[in-house]
Amino acid sequence: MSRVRDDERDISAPMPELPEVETVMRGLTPLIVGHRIVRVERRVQRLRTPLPATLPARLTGHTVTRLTRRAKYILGDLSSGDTLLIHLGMTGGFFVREPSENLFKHDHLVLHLSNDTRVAYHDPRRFGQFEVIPANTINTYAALTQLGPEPLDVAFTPAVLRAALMAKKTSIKAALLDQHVVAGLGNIYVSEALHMAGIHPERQAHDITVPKIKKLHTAIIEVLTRAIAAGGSTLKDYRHPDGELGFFQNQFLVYDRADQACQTCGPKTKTAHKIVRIVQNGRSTFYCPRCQG
DNA sequence: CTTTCGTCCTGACTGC
DNA sequence: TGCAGTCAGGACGAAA
Repeated sequence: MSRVRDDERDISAPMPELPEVETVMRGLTPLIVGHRIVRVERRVQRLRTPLPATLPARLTGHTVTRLTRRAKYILGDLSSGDTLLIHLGMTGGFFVREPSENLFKHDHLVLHLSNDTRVAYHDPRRFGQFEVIPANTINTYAALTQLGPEPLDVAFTPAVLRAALMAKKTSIKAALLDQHVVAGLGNIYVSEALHMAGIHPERQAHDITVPKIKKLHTAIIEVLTRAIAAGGSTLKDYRHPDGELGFFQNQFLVYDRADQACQTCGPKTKTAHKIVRIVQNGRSTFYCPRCQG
């Protein structure tokens, strides 16, 4: 009896943010770097953006020589000089498909490599993106040039963060989701960082005091660093590129914990405050009214 | 110019 | 039990 191939469950909302993208990039590296691409299967017309018709031709016969990450983008240096740009959207991931097994329903792009392996890009919600950026033009690619600083780069300082926040006329939540302010944060880690810094998500970005900005700067770096160390925080069965199941239950302090007791102030007090969920700009925000009053 | 909103997509969940 | 409706969210183009 053949296994069911097209009903992978619980790939809901893994929402790869910077740490998850970093983890996918690291896991993908040994799978594809140095192995010539001998064939490319383009199985759908488009993801969030059209899957370039030229993609197979631009990849076939070439080799990814290095993978790096910028914000939530994975960048692959190709032996042709071009750059492969990948965004995982909300549910994108890579999986090795054994020669004997059938592809999955949402395996939208399959790379056949010179070592006789095949790596599939799997993305149920099709919010991902693939582009091939011509040689020597990567530095002018708009989606990359407009990004704010990498939060784990030394260039990301409290002063840089403050300057960006002072110019914003939005809530601090919305400001941190803006990739121009700082690159790589998404809905989960914004809530987490604001909690760690003790900042109410509805406070105006330009009203945050310098001490709080310093705490926020530290919190952003800390939460991302921890998540990368943990292999990318995971929701449900978010998977690594080699197909291994994600290994941690979510260990977030506030995200998706509405009505649950706050882990931060709860142990310190007798009356446990509950995490609150609000909607800002159409996106969920979670916070503790006491810690982030 | 800046900010907000609608859109893309599928599967899990809710309620009748 | 079935099924229609709702929700989730990154990035971007359109609208405000």
